[in-house]
Amino acid sequence: MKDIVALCKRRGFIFGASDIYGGINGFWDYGPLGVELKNNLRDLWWKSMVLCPPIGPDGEPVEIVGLDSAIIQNPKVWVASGHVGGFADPMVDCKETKKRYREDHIDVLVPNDGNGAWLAVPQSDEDDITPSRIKKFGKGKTEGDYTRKALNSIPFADYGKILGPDAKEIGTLTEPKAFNLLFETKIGAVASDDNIAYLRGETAQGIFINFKNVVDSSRVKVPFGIAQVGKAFRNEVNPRNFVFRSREFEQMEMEFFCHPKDAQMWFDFWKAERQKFWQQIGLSGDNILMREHGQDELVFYSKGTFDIEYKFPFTAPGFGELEGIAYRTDYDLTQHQTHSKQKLDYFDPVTNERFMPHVIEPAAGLTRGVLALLCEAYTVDPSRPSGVYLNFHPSVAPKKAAILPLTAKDQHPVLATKLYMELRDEFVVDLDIKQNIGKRYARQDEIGTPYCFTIDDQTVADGTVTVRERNTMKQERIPMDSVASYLRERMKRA
RNA sequence: GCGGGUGUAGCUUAGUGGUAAAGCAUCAGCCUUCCAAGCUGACUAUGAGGGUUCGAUUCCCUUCACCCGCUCCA
Repeated sequence: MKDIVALCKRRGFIFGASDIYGGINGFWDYGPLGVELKNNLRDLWWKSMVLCPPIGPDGEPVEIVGLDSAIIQNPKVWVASGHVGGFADPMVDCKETKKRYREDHIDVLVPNDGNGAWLAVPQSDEDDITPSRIKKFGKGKTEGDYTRKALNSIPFADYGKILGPDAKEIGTLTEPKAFNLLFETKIGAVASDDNIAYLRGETAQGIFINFKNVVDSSRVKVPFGIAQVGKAFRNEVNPRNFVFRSREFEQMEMEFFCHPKDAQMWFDFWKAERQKFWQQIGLSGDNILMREHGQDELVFYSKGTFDIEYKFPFTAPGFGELEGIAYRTDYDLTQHQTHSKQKLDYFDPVTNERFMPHVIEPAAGLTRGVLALLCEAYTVDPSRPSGVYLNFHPSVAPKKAAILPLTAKDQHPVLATKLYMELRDEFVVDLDIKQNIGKRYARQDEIGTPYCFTIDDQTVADGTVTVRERNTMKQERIPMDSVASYLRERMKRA
């Protein structure tokens, strides 16, 4: 992973933000090649969702429209969505063991006779810690001698009697601290608590609050989707693992609105479609999998969630989330209807039926996708001069090809420039004239350029160029005037 | 947020209480008919702030960033 981070910096994919000021934790800048890679992924997603959506189960193209909502909305949006309040889980620390617990995950066993330690134990005690704690610290008591209470129902004044879940001494738990993961800001030049607003924690809410606008203005009919790509912000307690968990990141989300009776069908449809998407741009084989959330993992309103996960170097042999596909029921629209007091249900003019649409949400991390593409592409190969190359699928590669005159004299640069001028309108291509050919191949390998076209004396004689393929380093000659169609054919998704 | 570790050039590493060294990369030039070759030259560093000291990259403190573990991840 260290090597990938170093390559990203050296070749201009991703830099630590505010580098020259010593950096800032949890933020990253995308360099010249990184922004191309990120834009390519974004554009492919947008095309697969909005411009050319898949064919649905009924054989008709699915209907999806785009949206670009504001990052800052009325703060009530985040109250309705549950991010303000529910998003702020109070935590308690143990001063002795340095462990941290969610307050609402801890129960306390209060002795009925008032004597001895109050035992704090995990609420869902899968490892059967409770009996052993009672045996060790209960001085002969049994579980029946205690009354189980939730930690958050106990006043802080009584914390001195509590023995932490992993502690040996009583009174080591700190007062619960709230963690609000939403970024706060103030609207207007004069700061006061009356004008607090939030940077969005997800792009999805911008879609839900515009559901009615879109229905009323764009002739869409349920089932249909609204898609959005954009920045989101979360005050992560601990940003880690390069861009995987950062405080400012980018999402690609689509909310698909359908009749409740069809929801399961669409859920299955999108699960399959989304997996296909990642496979087509180069994430394949054993590095990607689909994982269903367990009941304990599900948010209370979801009737099912699947994660598409990637085996990142820092999660291996485990996997890390790349995209979540969630059946969110009618929770979000209902919440916004309640809080905004606006009717958000849908009237179907064909069936004369009025209902609240259910939502299937494929929500992908764009910046996580970029990281997965980089990790997938990073290939060590001691047999080549660069020692490493990026095995990008041509459709996501920041540079599609390099035009290289074999030498910097005679007709080589002239013909190379001519070819470059022909291609640059359609493809992102590099023209590199300086230095020996091996160095230039090595450089293109490191940034993942799939093809190099080399002009030599034979080009002058018969108009053919050498194509050098990145992964195999094999070469073949093709006519110079067929280079554009050669590239065009290979840009298609697998 | 807690505990442990790390911080010298773009990268990899030397080194010292007294002028900070090298390889690779990058750039310029020469040379070169296919994989970082060769020759010449150029650029670039002690993360930041403070303290001790005649003098600190070296010792001390603070801070920032990164790495590992814990915690967290709607």
